[in-house]
Amino acid sequence: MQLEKVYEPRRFEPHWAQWWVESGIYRAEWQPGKPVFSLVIPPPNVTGSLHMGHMLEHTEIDVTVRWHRMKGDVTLWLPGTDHAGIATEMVVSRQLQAKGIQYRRDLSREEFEKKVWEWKAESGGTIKRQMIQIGTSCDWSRERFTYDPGMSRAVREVFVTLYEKGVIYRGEYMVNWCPGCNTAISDLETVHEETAGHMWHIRYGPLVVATTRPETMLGDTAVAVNPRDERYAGLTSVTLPLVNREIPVVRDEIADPEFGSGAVKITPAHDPNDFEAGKRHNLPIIQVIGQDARMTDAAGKYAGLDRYEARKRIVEDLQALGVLERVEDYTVSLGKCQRCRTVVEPLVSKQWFVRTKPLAAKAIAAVDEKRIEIIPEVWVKTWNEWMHNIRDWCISRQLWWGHRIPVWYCDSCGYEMASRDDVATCPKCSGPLRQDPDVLDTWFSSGLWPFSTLGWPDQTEDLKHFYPTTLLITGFDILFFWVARMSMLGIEFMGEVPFRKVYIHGLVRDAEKQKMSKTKGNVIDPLVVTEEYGTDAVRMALLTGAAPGTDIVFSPERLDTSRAFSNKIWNAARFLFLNMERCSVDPWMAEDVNAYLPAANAAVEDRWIFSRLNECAREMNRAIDSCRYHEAAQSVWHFIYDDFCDWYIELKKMKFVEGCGLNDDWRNLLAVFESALRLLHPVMPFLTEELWHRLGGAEGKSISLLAYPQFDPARYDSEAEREIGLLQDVIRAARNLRADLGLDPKMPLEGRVSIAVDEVAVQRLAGLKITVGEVRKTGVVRSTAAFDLSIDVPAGQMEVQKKRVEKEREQLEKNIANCRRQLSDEVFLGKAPAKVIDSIRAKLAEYEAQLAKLNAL
RNA sequence: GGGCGGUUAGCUCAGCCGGUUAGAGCGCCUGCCUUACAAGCAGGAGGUCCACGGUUCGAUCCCGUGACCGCCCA
Repeated sequence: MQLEKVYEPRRFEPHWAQWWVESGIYRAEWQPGKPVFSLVIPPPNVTGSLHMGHMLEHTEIDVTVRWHRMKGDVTLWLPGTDHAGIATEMVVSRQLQAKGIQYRRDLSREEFEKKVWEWKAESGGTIKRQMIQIGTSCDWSRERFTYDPGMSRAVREVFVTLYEKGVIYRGEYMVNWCPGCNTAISDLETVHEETAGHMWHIRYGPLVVATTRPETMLGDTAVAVNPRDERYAGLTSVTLPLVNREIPVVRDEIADPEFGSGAVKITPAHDPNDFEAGKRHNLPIIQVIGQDARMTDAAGKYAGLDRYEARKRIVEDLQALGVLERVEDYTVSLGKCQRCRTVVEPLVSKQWFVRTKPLAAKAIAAVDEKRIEIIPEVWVKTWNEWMHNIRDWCISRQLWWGHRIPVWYCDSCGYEMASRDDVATCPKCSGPLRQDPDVLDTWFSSGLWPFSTLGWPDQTEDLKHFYPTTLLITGFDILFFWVARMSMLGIEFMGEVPFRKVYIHGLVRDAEKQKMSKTKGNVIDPLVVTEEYGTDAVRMALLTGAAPGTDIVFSPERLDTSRAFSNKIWNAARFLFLNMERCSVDPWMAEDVNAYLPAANAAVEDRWIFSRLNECAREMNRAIDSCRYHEAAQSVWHFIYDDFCDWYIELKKMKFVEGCGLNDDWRNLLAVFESALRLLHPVMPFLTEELWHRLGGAEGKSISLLAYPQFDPARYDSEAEREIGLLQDVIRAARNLRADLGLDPKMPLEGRVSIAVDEVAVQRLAGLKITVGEVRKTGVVRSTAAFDLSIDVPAGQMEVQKKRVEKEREQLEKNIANCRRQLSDEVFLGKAPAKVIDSIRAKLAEYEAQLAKLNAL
């Protein structure tokens, strides 16, 4: 029954991690009449391994999930991963490239897909191992992958249904084209970066236009001026330099008369605004830059040049022509591909889109009406801002890894059909059909995650019991990518929101508050830190900083502190076990520890610690329920460290009687310790499971399946709280006096106290032999409203006492003056609530009593 | 350009509905190896709650303006 001297989590964490999975105890089994808590994991991308952000997310989820399970809810945490189309395709293509393989040139689509599946097995395995190591209590029997057959069925069902409803359409529109990834990407996948560039002013005959992208002039099909701009009245056309093409001058609001010359060039093929203007004026579209970011044949003598090379040449040629009026430095906002950072080229291209406005309206309403609650609430504004301005969602990607678009074309008769099943021959002409080569945006499938994972489109039991999910915990970076899409698609297909609550967590930053990123080299690997400090300590370190709405600064100091806390608990347990041996106490557990209470005549510290335990239970339940994880961490920390270790055990120490056997004192102690472990379990699952078993928890059982301590107002023991509170104050006052006087800690002291206190406790914890009675004015005296304490000290120490008393007097006088000022203020008395006035009166009386005592010395 | 958030102890942050002497952890200072724990124990110092104005009997908290920092969108 001995515990090793040093807390070494490596000795037991792997064991429990493995057992939790193998025992299958976290499989959700629905039972009628029981409350349900269900949550789906934000599926990590199979692009590698988990980082600290995942660990924070998983820790917050796990705390909540373990708490719900212990509360007795039917609890489902559904795990899984995301095929992450473009991201994974990039990872694998880079690996192939390193071996000299250009996948689109050297491999068939099938061969490439096989390679990606191999990679998926590896990355998915790593992710699962990591999750197991950090103690996530999910239901592995329900693990899913966004590209597994069930998901693919759901994807087809959704696509075809929306296609049939006309919500999904195909058309030639301007999209963000990434020449690096060779695919169209959505607006959300492009990031804008301020970059130093130039503004070139070019003369087009009688007017001057300005542009940051002179190479696009080859595709100009008009110049626009503002309809109200009188400078250009009557001008109907100009000649495009270099190309010598006659282009019209159109009147359009796109031209701002205040900006530059008031005239703008219109290139419908290469700018989203120009594209719209082009449609308004029926302008032709001349594409001069291709998907490979090289100039097309339409660019004449510049054909084949890279777009930047072409820019250089065109500027030179314009200069030679004498039509380059001037060049100025200009900051341009460049759209870049989120994945590969290549500058995106706006191109007109035939793609698939989802009409989002009607879907978004329902999602907006769901949040408005609090059918989806977003926490912290500040994110609601951001949500509304984006949702109200939502644009159609480009869902086709020119990739190989992902759900292939379920649309077939007949080249013989031109028939097009969307189908849930693969089709080979045209139903119209029996000619051969060809499937659309493109795949769907990865978010299209993850957007179905809360219901597709539960078996939809089949009406499964799981779907019935676990949808809508109770809570979603995720990061703000995917609020639109994912949360918004899930909301829209969930409402559309299930007729019900996908989750009742969304908690948005912060970002994990390094000790210098920097974002963790691979390029900065400041990433912390969860596996490495959990190995070093123990998973429990890392979890605790993350949670203590996890205040809603703030980022988490993750520093080594924080880890040290958390590990010290783990060690503290470990040693408290070790101490109990040592004394159990000394006292011949066998392991014992209360039948129903949550109902256990010390007897009415039990030692006051027993009644007190159960009262504190009850308060801590109140805090824990409230904090976890409201996603205030930092408060939960702090509250259980304080209970265990301060109340339990520093006071309760210290008070109990002196009462262990050798060979006493299991008596009520021991029962109280063991019961409160077990309850403390239960309170802590969601936060530090490994340590608590280990200690619970050492305490006598049966093999094959788990603390994680036991009932969580609940708050009961009747358990507040005001008498015990008052009594121990006084004892603590007396002990602190004595320690304080001793330190003030600079006395040797071992020097025996005698003193008097005006109220009845536990003399043994004062002796043991303050080294003071105390007698109840009148204080001795010859000693040093400390007075509070509740008691007076005097300590006999050798002569010559009174100077310190005088100084201290003076300081105290000053403070009291200040407080008294302050109270009096308020109480003599008529307006204050007239307007402040009685409660506040009463409390000030009470305070004043207290201060005055204390001052009187001080003055009587 | 539009929007959002932040500014509280040396550091990282709490502080709910406006009302005690504004809190915690780390760090710092002093003293202790007190038979669980030096990854520990006891005690202590440290604050113009960014600035200015307003509302209020009363403002760290609400409102306005400004400064600085960060983020999102175009």
